[in-house]
Amino acid sequence: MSKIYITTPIYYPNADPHVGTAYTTCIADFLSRYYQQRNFDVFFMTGNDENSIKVHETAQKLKKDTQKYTDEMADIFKQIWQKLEIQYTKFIRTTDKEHINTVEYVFNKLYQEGHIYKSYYEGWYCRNCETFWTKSKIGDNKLCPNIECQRPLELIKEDNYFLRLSNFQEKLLKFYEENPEVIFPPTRYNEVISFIKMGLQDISVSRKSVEWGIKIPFDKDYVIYVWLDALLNYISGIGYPNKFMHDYWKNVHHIMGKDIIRFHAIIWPSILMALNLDLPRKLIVHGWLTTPDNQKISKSKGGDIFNLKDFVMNSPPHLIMALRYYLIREGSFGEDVPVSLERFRHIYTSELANNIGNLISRVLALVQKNLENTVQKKSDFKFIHNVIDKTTKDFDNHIQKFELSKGIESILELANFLNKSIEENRPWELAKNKEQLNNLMFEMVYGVLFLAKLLYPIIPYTSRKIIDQLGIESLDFNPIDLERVEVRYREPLFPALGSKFTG
RNA sequence: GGCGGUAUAGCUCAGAGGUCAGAGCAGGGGAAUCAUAAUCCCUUGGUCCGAGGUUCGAAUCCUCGUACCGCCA
Repeated sequence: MSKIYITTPIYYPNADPHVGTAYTTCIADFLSRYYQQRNFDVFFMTGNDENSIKVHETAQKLKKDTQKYTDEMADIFKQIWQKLEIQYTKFIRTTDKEHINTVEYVFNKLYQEGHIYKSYYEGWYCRNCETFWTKSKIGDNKLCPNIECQRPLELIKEDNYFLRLSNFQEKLLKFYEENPEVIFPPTRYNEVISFIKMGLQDISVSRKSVEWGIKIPFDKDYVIYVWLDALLNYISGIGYPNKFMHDYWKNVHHIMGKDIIRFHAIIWPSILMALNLDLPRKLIVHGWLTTPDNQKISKSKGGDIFNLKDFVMNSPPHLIMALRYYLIREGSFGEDVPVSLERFRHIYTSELANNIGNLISRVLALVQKNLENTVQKKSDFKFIHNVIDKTTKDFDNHIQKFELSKGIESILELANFLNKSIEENRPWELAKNKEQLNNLMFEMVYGVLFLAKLLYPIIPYTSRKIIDQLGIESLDFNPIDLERVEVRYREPLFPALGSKFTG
């Protein structure tokens, strides 16, 4: 069986996850379920990046023990992911013993093999962003260039450990030029290439006198730079070095937002080369969720559905599925995605309630009322096969190219087709011709079941709800084998929103 | 400032030399009553950013300009 390894970045638990975090994670879960459905053996990992000063400082502000605080936050993240039906194989935490062992092992190895060296360093550092900034970025006021931060920078003067990135410049360039498909979308690929061509400088991979994080095993005055630590989760999580699951690693798909592409496309592959490991198969880079006036979304902007924790903890499953659907469906994947309550309402009403939900409702009602709840497979089985075949191909083609929105549109076309077929065949006039009605409705039910299959990676709860109404136990069913389907009950999948979410 | 990208209907976008420029949504008109008043059919909208050029022929190729966007540890 083909294997695939799908990762999200690991998140700083210094605040509750917000909708941007959910976006990345829902995309990853979508791909994970999509590949599972196509018989891949999927390892899907997400988790938390706990060895950050920010996390430590947040814990101190709350007068909590840091480890205990990260435990609590991990629980909150897991609860929220559970509500969103994020079905990870493993939830990694960088305070896990196995992860720490891997980080120490790697640091030792890279040092011993000369990829890491100690040297004097002087530069401007933002404690909040845990980022070193170059002079070219910093104005006279010495504030953090990150627009969301703008805190005063510190001038750091100390001996530090450095990773010899400069060594990997040529190999990295060669790798990307030979494998341009590794980075999606292509605009990000171009940026990475031009960045490498400008020349890579060695980077600091340690911090002195920090009280939280993984210490350098042979020099306990230093803590390993949180980004190096964090990136290593991708291999520590699948057993590196002692129980390393190579088969997954060979087909790793890293999913991330555009703000952290450099870590994943430059630093991370360099480390992997230093460790003689395969380079990532795919770096899938998405844009940001933005407000309609193009601001990056945050907790204070966007309104109630974008207040992730409140929304997810207080909403019924169909609304949580609607959020998944909306995030995966909206915009052009890879670009920034403008989101708003108004658009959410619109998508919910026209696509989920009126198109898909109502279609299923009318199909089931016709079977309930005119065929005593049951449709039988008959010999003449005509129009639905071609359509389903085409829909599946279109969907696959789009998803392979990460055209998620177009993929969903091809599912909507199937629903449109079924709606149209009902109008054209007027089953309500066939009540007396049971056989003809049965044949028509069997094909309709067949189409509905296919919709459930196609929708599964996007809105799994809804898919289960559809097949449950039709008395089918598992989404693994093979539609070809169906001889008889019985409608057990009928319930709206996406009831009208009424006055909810009017912003 | 350097490199790259984008500009097409009210909105989001497709079209990458060749029949009158397309889709979805929004807008307008109609039909139907199985359904969550959901659905289905028909339909109004374009100096294809501007100016030059190449060509029998340009939204599409070239040059210049303008406006936005991305990247530059």
